[in-house]
Amino acid sequence: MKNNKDMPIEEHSGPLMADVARLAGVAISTVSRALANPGRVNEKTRAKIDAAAKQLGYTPNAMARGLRVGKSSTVMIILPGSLYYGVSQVIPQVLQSINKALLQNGYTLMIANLGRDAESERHILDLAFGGTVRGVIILSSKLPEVDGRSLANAGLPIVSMLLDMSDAGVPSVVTNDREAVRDATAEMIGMGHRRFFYIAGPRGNYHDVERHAGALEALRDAGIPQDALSLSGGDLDYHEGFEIGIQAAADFARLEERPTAVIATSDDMAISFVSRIQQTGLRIPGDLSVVSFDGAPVCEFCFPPLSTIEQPFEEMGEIAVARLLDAIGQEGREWEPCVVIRSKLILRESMAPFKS
Amino acid sequence: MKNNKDMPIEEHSGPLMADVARLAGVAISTVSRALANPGRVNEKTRAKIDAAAKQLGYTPNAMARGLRVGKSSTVMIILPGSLYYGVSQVIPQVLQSINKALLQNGYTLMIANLGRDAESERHILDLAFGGTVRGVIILSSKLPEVDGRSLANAGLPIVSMLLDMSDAGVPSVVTNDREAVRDATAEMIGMGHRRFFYIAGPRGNYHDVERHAGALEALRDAGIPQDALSLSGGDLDYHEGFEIGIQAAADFARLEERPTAVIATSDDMAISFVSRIQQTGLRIPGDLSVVSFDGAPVCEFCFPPLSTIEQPFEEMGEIAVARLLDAIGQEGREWEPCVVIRSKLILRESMAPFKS
DNA sequence: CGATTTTTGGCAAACGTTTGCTAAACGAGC
DNA sequence: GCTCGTTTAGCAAACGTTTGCCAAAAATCG
Repeated sequence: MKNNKDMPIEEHSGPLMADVARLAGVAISTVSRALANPGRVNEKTRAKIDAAAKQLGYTPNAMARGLRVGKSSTVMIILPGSLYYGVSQVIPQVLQSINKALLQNGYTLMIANLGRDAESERHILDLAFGGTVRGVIILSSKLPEVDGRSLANAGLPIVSMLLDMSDAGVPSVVTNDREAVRDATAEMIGMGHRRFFYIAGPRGNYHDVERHAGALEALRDAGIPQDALSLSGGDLDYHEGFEIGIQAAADFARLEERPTAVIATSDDMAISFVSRIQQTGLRIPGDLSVVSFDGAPVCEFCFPPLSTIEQPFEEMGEIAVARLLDAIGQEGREWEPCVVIRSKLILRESMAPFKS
Repeated sequence: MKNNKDMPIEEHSGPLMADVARLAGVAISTVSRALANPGRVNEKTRAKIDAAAKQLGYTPNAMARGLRVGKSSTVMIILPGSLYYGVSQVIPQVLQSINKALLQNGYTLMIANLGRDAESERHILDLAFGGTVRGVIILSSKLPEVDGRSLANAGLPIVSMLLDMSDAGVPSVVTNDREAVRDATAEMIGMGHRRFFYIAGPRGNYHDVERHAGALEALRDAGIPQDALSLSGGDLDYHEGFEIGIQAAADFARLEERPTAVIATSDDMAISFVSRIQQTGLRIPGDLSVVSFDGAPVCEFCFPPLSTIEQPFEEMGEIAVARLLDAIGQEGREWEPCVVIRSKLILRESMAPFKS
């Protein structure tokens, strides 16, 4: 005795729409309409159907639906290689706000991690071209692209977050990295500081380029020569921020003319830098003022409390989602290519007026 | 002139398996077999088919496949309400290791956030019962359950991480919260400390229960009365760790007989506690030793460097995935109900011998 | 009560795969 | 040339929905 021709597996498959129809005593098409289109069916039968569905614990099969309508309702977020930062909760905060906004609109969030390997790129492209996802939020500067297929041609709406990719035609939601650092530097200048030390992220990285430019702009605006800004770092990635700060402290010690103000491109760098610098006997803010980027809450509890530029992760996430859903819904709403949400300098004791 | 009866939408839908078959000059069923079953088709035609697929940029439609075979290849991770912790990178580290392990096995990670609202529960159950996901990793103490449907009955393999839910029949992967705190406390006792201050997480929370019990065990083992352990906290959630630490510092100041050793249930609490305590003039570790839980890297750069119990997030994630995939694959491999991976105490300056 | 509108039922096709089956094509060995 | 074994073609059903269509039923109204 053998199974019927086509026998999938004897899995627990749950009640079907047909079962609901039978129980409610209506046609299967009516059930479908009742569950999807609110209006197309009489209120009374709709209630009957709802009751039947609830009684059976019916849940529509997402794949069957997705296949038929040709759309999924999951959004993919592409995270850069390393999710790990020392102290600032970039990823959790971003995920939290994005997920919340998506949930409210009936979407689900899928995670993809874009490493340097072709395998992870292929995986992402399979998701994009295979109809699994409906839209993409990307936190990486590189669009996945491998043998012919490119995320750009998947026919999916894409929104870039944290990095401005509007030049590449990708709508973006970012913060004002450059201005924020420029203003913070100007603040330092206003406090009398004239020699600066810049602790850099990976060379060529968008954030580092912008923030460095911001610092230089502030000097220029104040008529201070550009070489008043010493540089450290550039070789390590942000997730190695603590190490960058340590190296920066060593670099700093070797300088002849000591700067009096430090601008770090992440809180991690500032924290380890401060720790090492204090061990050499220098005092903050007495000898050296420090400001950094990201706005990690822990900065408040450092010794001394650290000034930092707080990124509006929550708001950026919400706007990125709104923008993506607009694009999915084909709403004609007009967006500027790159939406900028301002960061906010939080002044704490680590920044103080220069005393000669 | 009107569309054909059933006209979905004119979307960019990409090449189909039929297109590949045509280009390769073979039957569609052969293409399907060539792409799935490695062996069932002649090597030469397989190469021809691969070439055709590559040339067209063909990607199989995941939903059609999933519908037909009745299985998806995405795994859902259920995160507790708040993903945000002050300083320890719990979520990113867990996500990173889980995602990596899943990717290597061809699975994709989907995120679900379990809030207190019924809506988020419903959403999760829809994913589980709707065939979208193939397995679940849960970091929350509560299994989603709403009007009749419960995640426990979805017929899906579930693995709990961080919390031991093996009593509820959910296979678990955890660290040894209790022992780790017991050992750290014993270490304090060995250093001569006799009065302790425990900064607690939310009352009744698994981690808090375990860790508190661990501290008490150490006292008992050393013959120290249980009331040598003063308590603070219990009202706020872990994501408000900084606030807990602040309140604890205030509580501490009110004690008559000052403890000399502090055990905090998260690094956040320890950091803000230390910050506030130092403002009152007390010195660490001179007057007070401190140890906390989680192993945030930033602890190394605090003043003084903080002792902390480092959780093996990476390893827990890998094992949780291995275990889940075993369950999915129906592998008969035997697991103990609850796998325990040991945490590691990292001794730093914040812990020092008691000096009267 | 008859005419008109609203709501359902029933049917069937479609979404893009997978898979079992039979028969045909092909190559090799006798 | 014949047989045998391997490989492929071709067909068709199935996965569980959605949706257009038309006719039937029910409700509404004058």
